[in-house]
Amino acid sequence: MKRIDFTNTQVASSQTARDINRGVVLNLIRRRQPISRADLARVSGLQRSTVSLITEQLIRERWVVHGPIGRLPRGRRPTFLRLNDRRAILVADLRPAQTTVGIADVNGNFLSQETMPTTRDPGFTAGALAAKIRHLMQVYSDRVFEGVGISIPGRFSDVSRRIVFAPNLGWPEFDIKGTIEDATGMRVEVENAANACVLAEVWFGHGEQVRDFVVVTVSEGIGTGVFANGQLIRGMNGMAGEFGHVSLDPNGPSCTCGGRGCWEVYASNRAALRYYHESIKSSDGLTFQDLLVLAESGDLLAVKALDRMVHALGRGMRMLVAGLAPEEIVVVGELTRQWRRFGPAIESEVAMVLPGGHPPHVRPAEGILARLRGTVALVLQKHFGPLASPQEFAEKGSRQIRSLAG
Amino acid sequence: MKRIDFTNTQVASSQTARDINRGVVLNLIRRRQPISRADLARVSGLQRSTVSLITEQLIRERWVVHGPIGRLPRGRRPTFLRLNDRRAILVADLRPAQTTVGIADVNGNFLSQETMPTTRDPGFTAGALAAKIRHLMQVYSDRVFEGVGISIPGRFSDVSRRIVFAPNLGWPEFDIKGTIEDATGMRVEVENAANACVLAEVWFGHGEQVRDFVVVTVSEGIGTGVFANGQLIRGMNGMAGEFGHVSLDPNGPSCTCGGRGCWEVYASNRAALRYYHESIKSSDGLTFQDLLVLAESGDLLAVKALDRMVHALGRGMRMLVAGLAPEEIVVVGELTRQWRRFGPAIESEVAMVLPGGHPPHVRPAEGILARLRGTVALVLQKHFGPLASPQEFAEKGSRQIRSLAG
DNA sequence: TTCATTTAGTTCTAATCTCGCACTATATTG
DNA sequence: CAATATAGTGCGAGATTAGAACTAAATGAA
Repeated sequence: MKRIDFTNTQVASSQTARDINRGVVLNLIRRRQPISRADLARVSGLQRSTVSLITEQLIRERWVVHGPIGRLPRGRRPTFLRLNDRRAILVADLRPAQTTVGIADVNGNFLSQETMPTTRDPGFTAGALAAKIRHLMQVYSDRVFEGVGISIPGRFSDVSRRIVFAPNLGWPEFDIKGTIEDATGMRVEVENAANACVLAEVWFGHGEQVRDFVVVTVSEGIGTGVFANGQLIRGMNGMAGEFGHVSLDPNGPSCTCGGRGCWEVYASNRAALRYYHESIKSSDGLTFQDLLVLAESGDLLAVKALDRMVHALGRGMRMLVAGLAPEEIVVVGELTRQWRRFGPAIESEVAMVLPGGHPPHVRPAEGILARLRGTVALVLQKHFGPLASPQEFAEKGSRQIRSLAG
Repeated sequence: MKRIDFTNTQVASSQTARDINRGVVLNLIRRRQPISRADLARVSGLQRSTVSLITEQLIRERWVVHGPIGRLPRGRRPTFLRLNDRRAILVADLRPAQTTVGIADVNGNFLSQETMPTTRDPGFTAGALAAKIRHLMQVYSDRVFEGVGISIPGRFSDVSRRIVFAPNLGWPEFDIKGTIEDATGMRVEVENAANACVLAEVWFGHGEQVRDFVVVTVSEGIGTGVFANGQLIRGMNGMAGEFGHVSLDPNGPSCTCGGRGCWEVYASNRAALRYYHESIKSSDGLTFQDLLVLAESGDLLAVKALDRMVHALGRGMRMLVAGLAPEEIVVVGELTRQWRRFGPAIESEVAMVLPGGHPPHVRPAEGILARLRGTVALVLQKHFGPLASPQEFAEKGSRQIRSLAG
């Protein structure tokens, strides 16, 4: 009979267990380094012998190296393991005004970091970026490069290989991935800035694993990165997360996206400046930075403008809370520098939740660091496997049923 | 040293591969039954020998039975396999006005289905429901019962074991799970109605697997069920999906949830009735059903009221499209009965998407069927494992790296 | 009728992987 | 120096899949 269509559901082979456990052990080493094999066995629940085999493989693969020898009150001393920090990742954070380029090790520590202006010409900017990357590769030629990660204030379509939506960048559709790949010979990964922040939180964040949180980036516009069920939500074409362009008022001011009254029209840095300029009835070349300083120094109109912005920020966050029920909202942006002023205001806005729901914890994060580290994670994630292990299903299967069937 | 904290990341044992492949094969049989072992091997990519072992296990477990013998132009005839439809699931759909109780086989086919009134008294209603279920268990005593699944117009907290948010039901917090479990001796699963519809689509929907879609239920209120990255998004405490209670206008009419200007205040059946009553300046005891009939028969004010409702529906859906980028929006509710009127109107509202984005496909689904089938899936899912297999990580791991490490 | 051909399904062996126990290595303490 | 404790390795058993060989059962041509 005809060849049946090859759905070829992803099945498990005899090596699947190793692939899963390798990822578990590698991520445990990343998280808890330096750590001994014995501790890895205790923490993971795997046998010591199994851990030995897996770590041997990881050392062969050059992801892990031997660290110092430990010291215990009794018994043989443990050999600590840690990640091989000779492997480096080239990273860039593309923003409307300036681009940050850097090089980091697998732990998200930066060896070097510098900035360059972002111009209106995509080709020129990409060329300059590629030159900086090539230079870094020469300076750090003793390292092994894993790839290039770039965060952008917009969306990159893997299908058309183009930046397809970046209203605050003002670029026409452009293939940044191919351009940099051709110029550097490295594999390039491109991701939205808010999504990069999500990855950074998951990979390098402290504390226990949160399965549901949202990152809200506040700058020229508003971006959101959604982490739900222990996964980064990407949506069709990777377009998920544009809550900043949800219209709060169909008759509101027009937005860079072409719509009207979008959330970011009311709650971005740009919005606060607009509020301020409206109140002083002029529009000098103030920056958001200036506005923060004015508010700090007691300018009541500046305070009022920022209050309006925060109020709008909270209103939009209530949308996220109702729809996604996150445990946590992470705020990124210049406004986090005055978190003492904004934090409680946002918290109180978000506290108004549905009966039965719990308000999320709201906390700030440092933007550039998060975005750059996120791109490190972006490049590494295919080698490290999933972090929030999606194998909750194992164990659930046959066992109970077998007893049921007798 | 101190016992290290037992994070005990989920690791893979030697049986994990079997657990995964068992789920794959079982779901392939469910989807494509009747199907031969040989075809299962072709479709899954597993070896015929492996398929034989797994199907043998599934037959032992009584999930699968032999079906008829096939017929081919040449060669030995295949033995078809199919699910054992002697296993039955008891299901209920709790709605503000009435409750539907039924019994279904593992294929989501209903053996029996009846309705009863829903009263304001949770205890009384639950008692009546339990009585109906016990009766069904007697009538179908030749079946094996897998459990009870209940869909509710609200949220059930697994922590407090209570219905914690069901504004359109008007019940105080109530433990429906424990009540029915005690009365029937069966395991009970409770899930939000919109989420149940999501499960029904994923389990029993036709067509290829969509990884991102949203179900919007439109009746007394508006509920949303979010399926993203191939998973049902549940959020903290299972509260995700209350986009119906996102405020579109902070000064709008008050909502049953305690807020103001929620999406459902503008786009639910109730909203359309309010629009109509406002336009005729009276409030007789019209139902939404009546309004549909009036519009059908050419009542311009009824048409106008429904248009306003659909417009608001579209506005809220644009929020979902911007934030989640679904491939598809599935609409459930009485309005689907006049889909020829509403469908194109909704489509055109939703068509206004961000540059770079694609408007989702919008289609109707039958509500009661979807909710009841969703609870069937709810009860079965722990035995059948994940449907959209989250093992994309396998293969990605060691192989390339090994070559890289030399 | 007989036999080549084809397809379905089973059996058997090799390879992979985890588990659990035994064993080795190495430290402290009395 | 012996007892004890802890880290790490070695090895056989059991589970599982892959792949080849084999059996079963059908068709159709010689």
